[in-house]
This record gives sequence, C-alpha cells and structure tokens, in this order.
Amino acid sequence: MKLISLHQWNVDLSTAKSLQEKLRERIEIRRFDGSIHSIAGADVSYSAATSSNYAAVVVMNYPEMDELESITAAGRVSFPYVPGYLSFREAPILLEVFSKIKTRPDVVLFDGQGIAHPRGMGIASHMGLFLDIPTIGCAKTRLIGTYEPVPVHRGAHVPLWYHDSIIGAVIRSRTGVKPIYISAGHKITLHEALKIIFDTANRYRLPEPVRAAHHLANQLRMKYERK
DNA sequence: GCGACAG
DNA sequence: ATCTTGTCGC
Repeated sequence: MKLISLHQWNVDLSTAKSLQEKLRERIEIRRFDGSIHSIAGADVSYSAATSSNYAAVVVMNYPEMDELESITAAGRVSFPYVPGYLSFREAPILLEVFSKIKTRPDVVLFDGQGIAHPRGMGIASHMGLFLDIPTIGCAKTRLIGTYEPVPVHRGAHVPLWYHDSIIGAVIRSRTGVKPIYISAGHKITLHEALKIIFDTANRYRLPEPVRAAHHLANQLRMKYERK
C-alpha cells in the first residue's frame, strides 16, 4: 500500500506538539462518499522487557466481518508514552504494517482517539492523514472531554464535549459493559463512525477488527518473547 | 499551583 | 500498556 511520506518521529515533545498543530489543519471531517466493503482494525502490543512494539492490522469484509487479510510487524520503541503523543510511539510500527498490506481498506479503526484529543490529532487522525484513508478513533478510556452518564443498554450514546463543541461520543456497545469513546479520525463524520462502530461491535465491547488486531499483536508478542 | 492524563 | 489470582455473574 502506498504511504504518504511525511514521517517525522524523531522529535522532542515541543516539536511534536507543533507538528500536531500543523497536521490538524489538514484533517477533514466530512461525509464518506462511496460504499464500504472492507474495514481494518489496527493495534499495537508493547513489551517492556525488550522495549519492543508488535503491531497488527486485520482487514475484514463488511458487513460479513470475515477476515480478508492480516499482517504484523515488530520493532524497537524509541519514544516514551506521554498522554497526547501516542502517535509518536505507535505510528512508526503501524506505518510499517500498512506498507506491507495488500488490500486497501475503505475504513480503518484504531485503538485510541481520533479528534478527541487536546490538539485534535489523536492516533486515528494522525494515521488517517498518512494513509489517506477514512479512520475512526475507538478508545477504551477517556483522554479529554466531558459527558453525561451513558444509559446501560447497548446502543446508548452521549456526546463527548470539549470547549462547547462535540468532539466524539461515549457509547455502550454491549449492555452492562464499560462504554467506549468514539471520535472521527479523518475523512468521516461522527455520525458515520457511530454506525460503523455499532455494526462491527456486536459480540464484544470492541469492534471485531480492533479486537482481532489486538489479539494478533498480543499473539506475536508472546511468540517473540516466549511467555 | 494542582489535578488529569489514549496506550 | 504490562503484571497477576481469584472471583462474580450470565
């Protein structure tokens, strides 16, 4: 898959911040034109023992959700985990996985925020720009924003507010489970993102592609680390 | 100054 | 995120 080469990962926090502010101007939150046939999920597993990241991308067809392709990659981590700068830690290895993938997915789901980020540049938005594909941020916990209690039943969703605007949604993908935090990444609207998330997250709390990628990345880590 | 803080 | 045992509920 062809990637846009604007990589700039070996930076300090100050440079990373200004880079995010610059990239934010290029994010497009607009309607996704065209039909969706394939959806990918991407995730990274980290090993403190070897300071390595193990990444996986799983592509599934939609709406059947059968696996079409899965790719992995491994590499050393150079950037520390700092809230707000996850991209600089995980995007390099993710870009490597995407460079090896055959199928170009119509949408990609990431384990992290989209525009629900201090500078509107969560990892889903960041990756969306580089991949030039519609992306959605699907996080397990909140980074920023406020919201009202989410009704306990599947399908419930409340807006995620930040500075008097809606940056995402907090949703209940399954009755009785902890809610997840959805935000548009790039080239998609929150409304469309929510439909896709509810369509792909039926059996489990997380959307199938994300869950599959998470599982595969973990599998790879355990194979390499032998534990 | 203090608390919050994706993975 | 990772590490880690038992335990509660459908």
